[in-house]
Amino acid sequence: MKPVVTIEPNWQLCSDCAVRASAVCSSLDAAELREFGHLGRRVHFSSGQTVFSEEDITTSFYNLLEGVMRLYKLLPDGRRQIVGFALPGDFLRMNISGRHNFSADAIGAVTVCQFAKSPFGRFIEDRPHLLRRINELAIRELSQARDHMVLLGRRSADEKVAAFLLGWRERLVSLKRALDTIPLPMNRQDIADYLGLTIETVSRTLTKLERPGVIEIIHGGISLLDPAKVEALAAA
Amino acid sequence: MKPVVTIEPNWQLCSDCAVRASAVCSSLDAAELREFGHLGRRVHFSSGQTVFSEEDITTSFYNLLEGVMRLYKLLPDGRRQIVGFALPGDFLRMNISGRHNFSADAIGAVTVCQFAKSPFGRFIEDRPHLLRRINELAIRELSQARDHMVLLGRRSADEKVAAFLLGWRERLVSLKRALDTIPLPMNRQDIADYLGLTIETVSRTLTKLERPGVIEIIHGGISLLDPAKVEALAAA
DNA sequence: CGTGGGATTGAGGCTGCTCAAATTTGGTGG
DNA sequence: CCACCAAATTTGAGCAGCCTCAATCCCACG
Repeated sequence: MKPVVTIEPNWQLCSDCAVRASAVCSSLDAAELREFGHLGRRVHFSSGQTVFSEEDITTSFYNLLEGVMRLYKLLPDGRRQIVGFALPGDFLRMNISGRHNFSADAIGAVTVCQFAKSPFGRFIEDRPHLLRRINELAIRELSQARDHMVLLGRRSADEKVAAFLLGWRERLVSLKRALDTIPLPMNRQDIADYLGLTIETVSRTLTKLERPGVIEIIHGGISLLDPAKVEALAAA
Repeated sequence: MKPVVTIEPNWQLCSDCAVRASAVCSSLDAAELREFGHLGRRVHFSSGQTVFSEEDITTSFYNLLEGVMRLYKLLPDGRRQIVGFALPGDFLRMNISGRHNFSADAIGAVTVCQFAKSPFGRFIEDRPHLLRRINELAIRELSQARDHMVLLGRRSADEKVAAFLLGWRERLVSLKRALDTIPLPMNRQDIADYLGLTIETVSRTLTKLERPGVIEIIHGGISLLDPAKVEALAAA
């Protein structure tokens, strides 16, 4: 059930870490980075595994290195809202009470850099530049969260899907990848739970976009044949 | 249009500030507090005034001292999503690009403690305890934001209204006030835009709760006659 | 080549929206 | 104190968008 592979402490790996530039650690100098590296260990998860759960008292911070995760909350009756998708470089922290307030699953294979709570807390405690960096990331997340509230509360199904495609492409692009087609590692149900829709509505909406040739649905992704049209549909 | 009254720097007022214990400044000692007080000035806004706008490049941080504000985003066609209500002690910051990513209006009379960006930034720069405090507040906001996403994306109108009443009461209670009835300073449209509903649906839902005596609608507020029933409806 | 899970398509229904009117509330001035 | 007006709220009727339930399709995989 949990074939988790833990690799040795990765202090020697930090310097050429794939997310070095974008992650929390971007604010560290070489010496600090070495010390910091001792605190984290790389852990792998395979597709569908749960990295942590909402209700757990967790003892770790996570830095996503490779792969995609869905971050979600469940209602008692099973309804699910995906509050975000995590990409490499994203930092997942717990709140004051020592819990994440959401759960996280791997979508496809995932590698994280895991930090134990106490040593991590001690390390950042007196490093204002790191604290500022963490702050910066939190602010950005807050901003995204508020944008998503607008989407969930005030946009139609068509607008939601169009905005999702554009936003997801945007994130992948800023992750340096040149894209001809947009990969969609998450399944339709994930997209539906992210947009506050049902799987059928998502499917229908995509089909509706494909019919006039605005997008093309490919296995594992889509491509924007008419990006301008999609942007118009997203209605800013 | 902007009869804003600015009071002199309030360093002598900080020590007995109403939000001293809950706001950012709770992490400061006496000496720091005096210095900090020099940076802020108290500003008053009257009902309905806009404190800052989404698109403005703003130059200030705000600490809400008295009153209630609605924080919202607008779509180009005028649809509005209220992303939160600010209460005394809440801290409103801009993001890296120097903008708030939402607008803020006063609901009733409001007093804020306003800080200019640069001196504020310099003050917190090397104060890890303050940075940690700010972080803490950001994390809490993020947590609330995610809860609200669940509400917006996955709850029915009845559940939304019930959850709103409980959540609002909770916040007021934790602000020390004993409550017989729950004051609702915001109007129905505000509630609707907060919950992702129309004003008619909010009104109908409240009526539906009042008819069997679950709540009572009073001038400027409501009272929970049967809190257990409301909690059941919220389906937490 | 068969199997099964994900995705798509279809038909019909319900929740919440739209448009419109009635009612209540709050403010203002006589 | 009361009449009157504007604004907010409530109520009603009808409709539409999205959901529900169900069947079918499409691949990937054994």
